[in-house]
Amino acid sequence: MPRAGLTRDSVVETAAIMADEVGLGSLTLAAIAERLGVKQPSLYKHIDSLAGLHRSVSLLAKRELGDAISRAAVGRSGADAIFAMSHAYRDWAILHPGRYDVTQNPPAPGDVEDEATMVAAIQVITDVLASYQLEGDDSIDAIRAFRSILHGFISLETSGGFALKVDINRSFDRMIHGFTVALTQWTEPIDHSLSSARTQNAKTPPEAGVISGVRPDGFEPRPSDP
Amino acid sequence: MPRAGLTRDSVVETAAIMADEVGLGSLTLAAIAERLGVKQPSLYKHIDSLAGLHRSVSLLAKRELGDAISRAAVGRSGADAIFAMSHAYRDWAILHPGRYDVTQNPPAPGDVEDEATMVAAIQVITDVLASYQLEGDDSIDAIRAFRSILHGFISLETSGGFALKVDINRSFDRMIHGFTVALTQWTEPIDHSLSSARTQNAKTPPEAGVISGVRPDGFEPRPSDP
DNA sequence: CCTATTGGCTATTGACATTAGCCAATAGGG
DNA sequence: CCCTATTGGCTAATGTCAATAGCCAATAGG
Repeated sequence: MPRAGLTRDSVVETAAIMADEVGLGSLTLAAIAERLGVKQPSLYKHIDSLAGLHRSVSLLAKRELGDAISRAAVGRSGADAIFAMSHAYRDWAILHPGRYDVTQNPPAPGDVEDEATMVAAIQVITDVLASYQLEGDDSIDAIRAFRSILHGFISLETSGGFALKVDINRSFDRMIHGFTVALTQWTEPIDHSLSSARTQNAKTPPEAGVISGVRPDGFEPRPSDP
Repeated sequence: MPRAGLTRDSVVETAAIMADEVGLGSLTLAAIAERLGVKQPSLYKHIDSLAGLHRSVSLLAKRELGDAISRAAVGRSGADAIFAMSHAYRDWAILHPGRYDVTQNPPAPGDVEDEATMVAAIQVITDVLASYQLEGDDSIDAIRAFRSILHGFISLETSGGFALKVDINRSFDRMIHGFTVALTQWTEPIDHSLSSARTQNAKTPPEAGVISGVRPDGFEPRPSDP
C-alpha cells in the first residue's frame, strides 16, 4: 500500500475547496477521504475530529478574507477605502461561499488563535473607518453597522435571497454609498421616540467601566463558566 | 398504550420551541419525540421527513416574523415606521433565535406556499419604504439594503459576533438611523470610480426586460432545470 | 356492538463520526 | 546498506441518527 502523502494542511485545504462546493455543514469525512483517495478513518491521522476540522477551515477562511480586504484597503482612505474593501469582501465571499459562511463563527471562549485571527480581520475595518474621526462608542457603532451591512448583503445574496432580476452589483454599490452618506452624519443625535422605548433587550444599562477604545469586537474577556 | 394525541401542528410547534433552545440544525427527531413522550418513529405518523419538518418550522417562523413586523408598522410611516418595524424585527429574532435562522431560507423552486409567505413578509418592508417615493430599481435597491442591514445585525448579534461590552441597542439604533439618513439621499448619483470597475460578478449586463416594479424579491420565475 | 382507520410500538437498515488495533511504508542512525 | 522506531494507511466495531416495515391496540363512526 503506497502512502497517499496527506498532511494536516492538505486535508484542511481539500475540505475548504469542497466546502465551497457543497457547504461545510453537509461535507462528510467520507467525501473528503474519497477525494483524497483514502479511507475515511485515515483522516484521523491528520485531524482530531470533525469539529476540529471545521475550526481549521474557519481559521483558514478568516485569514484569507482578512488578507483580501487588507490588500484592497492599502493606500486608500475614506469612501475610496470603503468601496475598495467592500468589493474585495464581496468578491471573495462569492468566490468562496462555503468558507465565507464560517468566517462569522465567533471564536470559542479561550481560543486565542481564533480570537487573534478575528481581531486582525476586524482591525482592517477599524482602520478603514478611522478617517471618519469617530470617537469611542460612535466608532464601535459604525464598525458594527458596517459589518452588519456587508454580512447581511452577502449572506442574503449567496443564499439566493435576492431573486429578482435586478442588478445585484448596483444594489450593493447603492448600499455602500448609502453607508458612506450615513457616516458623514453619524454623530448627529437620533431624534426618535422609539429609539429608546424598547420592549425587550433593555438589559444593557449604562455601566461604569464601559470600554470606549476602538478594540474590535470579539475580544472581550468572557466570564468563564464556573 | 394510551395515545399521546399528537398532531402535525403540535409536532411543528414543539420543534420550533426546541429550535429556539438548541438551534434547528442540531435538533434531532429523538429529542423531539422524547419531549413529546413518544418514540422516535412515531413522529413519522405526523411528518414526512426531517426536511419536511424543517420546512414547516421555517414557514411558521416566516409567518410569525411577518406578522410581528406588520403589526409594528401599522399606523406609522416614514422613519417612524422604519424604527418600529426594525425593533419588532429584532425583538422577535432575539426571542426566537432558532426560528429566526430559518426565516431566511429561500423557498425551494416551485414551493408556492413558501414563496407566498415570503412575499407577504417582504411586502411589509416594501410598504414601509413606500413613503420615500423611490421608483423602480431604486426601490428594489433600498429594500435589499434594508433587509441586509437588519439580517446582518441580527445574525451577528445572535451568533455572538458583537463581543465588546458596548451597548448593542444603541448600535442598532444608530445603524437604523443611518439608514434613514441614507434614504433621504438614495437617488443621488454614486460618484466613485470603483463602483463600476469590478473584477468579478460583472455578469449582469443591463438587459432588455428588466423588471422595474416593486414586486418583492423571491418570486422571479426561475428557469426550470431542463 | 362491530369494523375500518389510525397512532402508537419494536425491529431493521444504512449513513455517519469515532475508536481500537494491525501492519507496511518510511526515515534516520548505526 | 541495514535495522528499528515511528507513522500513515487499513479493516473492524460501536453508537447515534433518519428512515422504513410491519404489528397491534385505541379510537371513531355506523
